[in-house]
Amino acid sequence: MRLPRNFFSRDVLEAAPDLLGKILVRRFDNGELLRLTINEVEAYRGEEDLGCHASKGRTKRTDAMYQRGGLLYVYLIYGMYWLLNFTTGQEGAPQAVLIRGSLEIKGPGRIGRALRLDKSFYREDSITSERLWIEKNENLSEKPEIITSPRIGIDYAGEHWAGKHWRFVTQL
DNA sequence: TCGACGATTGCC
DNA sequence: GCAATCGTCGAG
Repeated sequence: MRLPRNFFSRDVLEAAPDLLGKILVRRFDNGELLRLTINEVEAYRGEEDLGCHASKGRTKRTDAMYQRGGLLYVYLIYGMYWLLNFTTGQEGAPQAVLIRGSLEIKGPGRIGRALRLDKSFYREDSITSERLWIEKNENLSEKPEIITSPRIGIDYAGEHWAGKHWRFVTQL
């Protein structure tokens, strides 16, 4: 069952850890399906969060994060990797969950490569998309045990924001 | 228009 | 340890 809008309408600090164990589904042009079990995510929350791209304000790049929950926010990093995020919360409040890893594929850059992401996915609605969405994991009965840590690669955000334990990982 | 830089990865 | 590689953004 595909995750509905209201799953993503919550605050990112609620939705992000809840994505652990869920199934990321990609349908390619040839109809082939790729299913990845999410096991690592990070939360980015508001313009005040100096680790969040929205701390630079609403721009062409960050506009997707200001949309309602459930949309895709993808962006090119280091000129070669497309990173995948899902927006959360309400319209006007910039939030997103970065998909950092799955059981099958480790690393946000490798996830994007496996899913063959590009800019055409920017702002796509995962609730209605024919090519990328998230499903509930029917094989998972209990909530998985979650480990938290500081987010990766945002030391520039300063001690206050880089130190927040907004990275969520599970072993499954 | 120009230059710096990044929520990364893989090879030296 | 560091190069690859390019869209975005702020400075000029």
